[in-house]
Amino acid sequence: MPDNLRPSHLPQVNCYACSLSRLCLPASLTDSEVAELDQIVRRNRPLHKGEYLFRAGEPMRQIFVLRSGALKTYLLESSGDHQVTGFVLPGELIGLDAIGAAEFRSFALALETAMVCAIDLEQLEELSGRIPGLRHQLLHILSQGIHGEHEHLRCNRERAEQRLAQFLLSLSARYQQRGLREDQFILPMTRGDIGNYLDLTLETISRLFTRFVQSELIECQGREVHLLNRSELCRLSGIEEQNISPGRH
Amino acid sequence: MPDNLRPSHLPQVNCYACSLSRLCLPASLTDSEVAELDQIVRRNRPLHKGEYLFRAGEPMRQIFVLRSGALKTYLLESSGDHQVTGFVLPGELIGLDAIGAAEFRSFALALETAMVCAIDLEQLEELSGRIPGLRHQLLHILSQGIHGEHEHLRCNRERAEQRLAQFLLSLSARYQQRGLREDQFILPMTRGDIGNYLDLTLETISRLFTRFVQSELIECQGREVHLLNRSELCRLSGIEEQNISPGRH
DNA sequence: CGTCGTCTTGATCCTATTCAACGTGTGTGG
DNA sequence: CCACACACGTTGAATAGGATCAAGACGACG
Repeated sequence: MPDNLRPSHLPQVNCYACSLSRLCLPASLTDSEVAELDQIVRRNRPLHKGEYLFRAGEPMRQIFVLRSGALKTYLLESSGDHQVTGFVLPGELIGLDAIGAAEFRSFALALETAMVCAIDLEQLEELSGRIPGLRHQLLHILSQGIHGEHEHLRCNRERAEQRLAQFLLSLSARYQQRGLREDQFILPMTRGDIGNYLDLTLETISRLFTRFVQSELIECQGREVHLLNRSELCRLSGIEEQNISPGRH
Repeated sequence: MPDNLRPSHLPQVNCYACSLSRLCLPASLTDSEVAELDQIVRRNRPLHKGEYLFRAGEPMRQIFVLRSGALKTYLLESSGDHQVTGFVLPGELIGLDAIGAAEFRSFALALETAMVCAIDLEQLEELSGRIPGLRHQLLHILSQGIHGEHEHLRCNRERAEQRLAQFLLSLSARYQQRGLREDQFILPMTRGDIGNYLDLTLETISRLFTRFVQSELIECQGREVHLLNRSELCRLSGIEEQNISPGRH
């Protein structure tokens, strides 16, 4: 993207100043290493709701990190229907499933206005050769990615009620990790998205929300959710009390 | 493991001579680089059916590659039941979901006698700093791992019939990749394992096998399977004809 | 104000599960 | 060598959980 498409009024933050760095690639780097990493990070114009960060089939030369907003990632089946593979929150890497492939394998779509950092993969590989901490963090994040998919797989084997409970608790944990309220948040995705992600229909999700409200587990109007009874929600989710992992939901 | 537990009659093959190297870490390395890698690879005694390569919770210092035989990997739920996350065939890495974690997160159990290579993770990280091709291959394999889990997730959303068809075709492709017959093989896992992996009950798997035999899609006695009508199996699987990816089943 | 995407709610249906009983095959010990 | 146990597999009948089909309400936005 030419510079003239990069509005100058946007804060040109750097990795050092970024509050998300502990979740991201710089996690364990020294200041001078962060500065080196910062050199290969590009900060693009904001992505608006409904815009694609990338589409399956496009050549893959960069990986991305979400700085603000929210995305969903999904696969497109030959049959034509979507499979939502995840929702991306700030600090999370995007496009990890395409490293080493020539093309993106999935779609990444903005659910709300989103700021994204882009990192040239070739440069990142080179730099990670010189910075052991970066190399380690990259491997760690990829490994976490696999683990997260295992969690997703596990979740989708549970009963519908447990799936949604786990989903809400996991989202809550992720918001908390980012310094946001864990008992009250606004879902960036539709019921349909949640259903697709949890392998349930949107009708089922809707009915579950209704039931959760009736049981006074949550309060909710539209996309705004308040968690009222976290411990009961934990019990319902089937996970041993506390320590719901933020996962990769 | 002390040397006296390593039977001297075992062929001490090396990475250079290994027929699986194209699937494994040495894929794109020069001869001298392979030699360097070979220095940090340990070849342990064979693992017998029912033995664990590792268990969740054990300290994680090495990753493993299967040289022969077959393993299953699974998670243990707090509820006590298993979740089979995959079946490992020769040339595939094991323990990728635990990189950067202190402990293994899953269990790896031999389904039949298995030979395994072990690679110290710290040394591998160090070496991958010096060898760009190794670094790239490691990232690629991890990324493929994520992609494979996406495939698994996708598969488990299909109808029971389609899941099993995809499973069989995927296994077939993986055997072929390894120079084995793709139309005829012996399943290393039980009906229960398949069912668990595909999120179906063993009864359902059994019924499906019966149906597939009656439709003359396959021939099968116990664990021995012949694929009789591959194109119809493809059609049933819902995947556009041909090009069933070996996946990570 | 009307439209479109989103969400809710109800009635019915279907697929895979559950429960149960019975085969089969293999390895072990008497 | 046979009897037994045990893991694995098959088959049937009843059940349930979520999908599907259908209709209508809500809310944001042009």
